[in-house]
Amino acid sequence: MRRAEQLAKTRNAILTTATKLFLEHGFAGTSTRDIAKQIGITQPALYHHFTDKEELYLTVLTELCGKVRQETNKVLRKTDLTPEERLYRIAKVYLKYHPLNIYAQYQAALRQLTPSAQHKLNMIFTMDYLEPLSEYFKLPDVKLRPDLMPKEAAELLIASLAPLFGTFQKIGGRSLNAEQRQRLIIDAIITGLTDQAHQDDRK
Amino acid sequence: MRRAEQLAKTRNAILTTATKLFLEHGFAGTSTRDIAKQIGITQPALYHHFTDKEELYLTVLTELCGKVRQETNKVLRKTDLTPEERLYRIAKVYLKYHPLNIYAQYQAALRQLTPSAQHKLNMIFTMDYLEPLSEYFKLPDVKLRPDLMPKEAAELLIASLAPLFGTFQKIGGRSLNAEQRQRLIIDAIITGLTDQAHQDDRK
DNA sequence: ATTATCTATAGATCTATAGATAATGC
DNA sequence: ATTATCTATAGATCTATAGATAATGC
Repeated sequence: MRRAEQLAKTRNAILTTATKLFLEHGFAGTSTRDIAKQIGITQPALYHHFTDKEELYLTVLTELCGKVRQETNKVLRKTDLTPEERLYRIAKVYLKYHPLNIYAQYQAALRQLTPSAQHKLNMIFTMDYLEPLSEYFKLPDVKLRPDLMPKEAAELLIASLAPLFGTFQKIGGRSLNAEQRQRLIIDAIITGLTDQAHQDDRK
Repeated sequence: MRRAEQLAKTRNAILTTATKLFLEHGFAGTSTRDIAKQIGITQPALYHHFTDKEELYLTVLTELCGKVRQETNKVLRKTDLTPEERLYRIAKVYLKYHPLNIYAQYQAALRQLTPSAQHKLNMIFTMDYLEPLSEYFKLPDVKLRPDLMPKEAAELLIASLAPLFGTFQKIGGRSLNAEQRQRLIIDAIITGLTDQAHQDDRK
């Protein structure tokens, strides 16, 4: 095999495996040994491709979240879809790339990184998640409640998506398939947990 | 000092410090050394009081979450308050005991514990958080949307409370004090992110 | 000659145990 | 005699570096 080829191949293998492991077990929960072992190289060989564990982590997240942002933006541009439908599709993008709660992962990682890496992670989170979702809430046919800013609504939305990834309470568990479950959760986030019809009765 | 006295005093010191550190840095992020150091005993001395790190962690959470449950239940029993007001008070209880996102902490810890401890942690979370909040959604004057079960709504609510603990987007940052911020977040969760008045216009 | 990967290992951790010690308490 | 705590340390980690080795590539 040619050298450039070999280099690229190993680097890709590292990124693929690291992505899987970091998403599953977080930054601290994944060791450089674990990653190396799974792809059949020695642990120090990693350091030929990345200067340290943090750089590897940030590279993984940059690539992954970049893809998420692109797909999210693609959905946002589909003006033929209703706003609700667009949100469902965005949630689907998240589910496709994250095995578990993005927001929790982000918060946990923050506390395990050096300040410089924290700052980069914050940038990634803002650019790839908060920004696109803010755009959603700025759409003319999405009527955001007037006491929330788009970015604030975006953060609330991302936090609330947690049960999508979890397995604890299978929301709507009885008879819903994944698609219906997803729609139910999103609807509960955007229109609320309470029953509007009855709430109106009370007034 | 008497022996029983000494024992209790040290044990309490361990629990107090462990509570603080575990809540701040999580299970894996807190070492038995850190705990011992802060209270001025040696690390092995901890093992005189607790059989292992997991037992200490579960003891800490059992005590803490028990208090949370009691205070939550006390709020639920205040039938003179409106449902909304009761939720605000419950959120306040959570804020009083947790420096950061309960739900994220719970999810992170789950992946770092042995199966037996995972099971106990699940019990604690169910009993002290999901159960009381489910009771809330069963109250006659809380009109839960009919497609959600009370326990499901409880999990969604807890997940959505994340921005209460975070500092990322200071929700309503411009001019709100902590109390108003809290009310805004809860209102957004129970009545939704969208502006109901305008939504109705569209129909 | 360059470089992708290896072996070996330094230097920090961390949890948990063994056995000593010094005080309390019968 | 009992026990709360100590010192010492075993045995597992983990990240990262130094230097060797065996291929590719000029």
